[in-house]
Amino acid sequence: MLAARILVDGQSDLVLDYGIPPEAGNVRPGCRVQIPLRNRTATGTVLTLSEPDPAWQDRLKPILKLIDPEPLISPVMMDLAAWAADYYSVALDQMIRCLLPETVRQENTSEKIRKMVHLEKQPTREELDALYRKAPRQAQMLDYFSTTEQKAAPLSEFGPGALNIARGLAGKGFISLREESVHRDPMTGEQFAPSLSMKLNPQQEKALEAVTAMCRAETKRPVLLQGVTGSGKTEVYLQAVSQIVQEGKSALIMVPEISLTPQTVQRFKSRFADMPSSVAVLHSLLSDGERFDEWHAIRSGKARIVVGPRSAVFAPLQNLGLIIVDEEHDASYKQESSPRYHGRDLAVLRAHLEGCAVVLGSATPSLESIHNAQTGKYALARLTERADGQQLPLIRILDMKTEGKNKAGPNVLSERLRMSIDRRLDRGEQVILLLNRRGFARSIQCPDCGHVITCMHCSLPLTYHRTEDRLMCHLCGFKSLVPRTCPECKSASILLQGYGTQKVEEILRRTFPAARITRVDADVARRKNAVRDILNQFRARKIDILLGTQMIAKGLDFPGVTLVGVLNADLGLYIPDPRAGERTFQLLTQVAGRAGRGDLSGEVIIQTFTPQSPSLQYARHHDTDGYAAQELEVRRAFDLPPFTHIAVLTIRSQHENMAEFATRTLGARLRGMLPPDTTMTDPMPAPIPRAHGQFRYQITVKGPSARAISRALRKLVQEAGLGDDLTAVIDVDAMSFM
DNA sequence: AGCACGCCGACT
DNA sequence: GTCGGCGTGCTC
Repeated sequence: MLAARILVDGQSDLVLDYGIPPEAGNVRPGCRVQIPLRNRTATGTVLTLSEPDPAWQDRLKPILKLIDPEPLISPVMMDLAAWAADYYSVALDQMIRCLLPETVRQENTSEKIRKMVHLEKQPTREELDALYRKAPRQAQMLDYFSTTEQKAAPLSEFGPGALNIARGLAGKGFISLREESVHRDPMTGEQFAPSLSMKLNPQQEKALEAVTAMCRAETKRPVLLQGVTGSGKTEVYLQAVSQIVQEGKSALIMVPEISLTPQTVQRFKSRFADMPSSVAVLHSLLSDGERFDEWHAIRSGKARIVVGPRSAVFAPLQNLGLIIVDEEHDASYKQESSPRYHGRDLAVLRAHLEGCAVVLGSATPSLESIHNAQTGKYALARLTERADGQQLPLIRILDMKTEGKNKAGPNVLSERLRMSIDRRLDRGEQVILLLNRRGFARSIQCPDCGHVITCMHCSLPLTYHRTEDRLMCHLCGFKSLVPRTCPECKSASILLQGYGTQKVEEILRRTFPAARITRVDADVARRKNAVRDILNQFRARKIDILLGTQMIAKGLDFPGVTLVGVLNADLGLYIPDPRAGERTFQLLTQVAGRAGRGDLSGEVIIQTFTPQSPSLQYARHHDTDGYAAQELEVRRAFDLPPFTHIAVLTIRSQHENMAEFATRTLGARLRGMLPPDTTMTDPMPAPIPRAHGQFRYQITVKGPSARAISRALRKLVQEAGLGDDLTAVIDVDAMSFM
């Protein structure tokens, strides 16, 4: 006798087994059911049908009633959830919570009903005049329809007391009062000017054909669409989606960040202006009502194009024909809290399960995707020309070891960059200054020769740990003393380096007192809409210099910007993360794409202590293939992704000794549990050893099978049965090592 | 002894 | 989340 494992609705995290009586009907995973809970009834979602726990099997209460005869979650999506739960080591119910938002499951949010006034009979001039004498307010309401030429309007338009007026008119047969559900549209009030398909250049044509062919192919492969910035990838997406929609299928478009959804929605709504309600948005900042309406519009098939960030991969689209993952290399696709899934990877899996095509688009694809294209797992389509025929901007690299040697204080702004900024400001052009500041982990760099102390086994920069006064490698556990002098040039001034945006802002204000300078960083971003407002001001040319972190580099174009300065390319380069170089290359290439759009030619200036770094040199030559080739060599040599998978186990506790002890104990047991070819570090403090009042220790595991590592870690944590004061976090395919 | 209140753990 | 059990402490 099978039992149904059910996720009970509500703020609790209950998962309980129930019996399935024959009268309940076809109870399947993904169905919602009514169940008894204690002395009440509750609702829940069926996770699985399985053998019940023997301790409970004689005491199971029966399901009372099946709520939806058709599962609210399709079998394919249940499979996706089960796969993700196993791969990322999270409970299935956590994944289900992602698929079925709370508001949709609980249904205490529901359709919003609005009273509408519909015009039934156009009054004649005489009727209207008569009415104006007898019942002027009724006449006014009726007149509204002749002046606006509308057939219907919400009752609320007519102000207080309108209900009785409308009832009067309804009695005379001029109008009818109806209750209609209104769609709470996250984009209400926005205007969408229709846009027409643009003529594709031969490269775009070929890319579109590759996508269309894959949509029809019997056995499908993901298509990697590698197109330089400004090559018109979006137009290819729009036309591919258009074809899919014409065939009666639906499409999902994923973007890296919520902040990028409005502009993408805008483009799709404009292209599909004849059916604007077919485009829906799904993301975590929607109100409950908006989420409810968008979700049901998508599931019912009213909306067949969905735009959203990583969580949109769970959109309940039916008959899916195409998934597009834009800027597929972007690290934002990896969720940094539980469940720690990768939106792009789940998109590829969903496409496989749905039997539909998937396009991964980027100017600077991830090395994972490039590797997959090289091995034939993915098909490759390329766009090498800019659609506007513009030249790529000139990139200059300044060696900070020699620039501004004889300047006092921290060397933030070189003389040459200062002069360039001055020139641009004189001409009334705009400047973006980028402070490449990722994390707080401290690596050690020599200010005289630029040498960075790296691990001899992994090539990663070593991280300084103050508590032990040692340098450590977070990938293999190697430890070393902090050198007094630079091993390369023997300089004694080797030190920790780093400065923040506020410091830079202060220096800029002193250097350019007449310029309008605005800073955008994590502090500013916490205020709602602050970033959007600042970017709008910048676009309107009310700001001369925009200073910020990577967040201003993404997907935005400002025609007035002719100079982009990167103040400290090294800070993003020498962090203990195997993808640091890749990210820096991607960032610089994206940034270069920002400079000099429109009719002004652009310039990029990069300040660095290590001008010879491949990430900088290949970016300077706009050579993505060259960079990928050399970086893949390094990854292969040091056994790093994409040739291996990395998972991180982090243990947190209020008490440092508990965290350390637990991690040591777990580490000792883990050694015997790992599959062959899999290696692990000794327990060590996390790069940020203390956060939110908790001490953090971690173990990094590396091996050929992510799933095998994940299962071993999960078993380890489950068997250990950690107490209340210890938290274990498993991060499979970790993208951040903080 | 009898009753109010509040915390804590179970809910299949 | 929500309910009820049980312990504490106060009053009759």
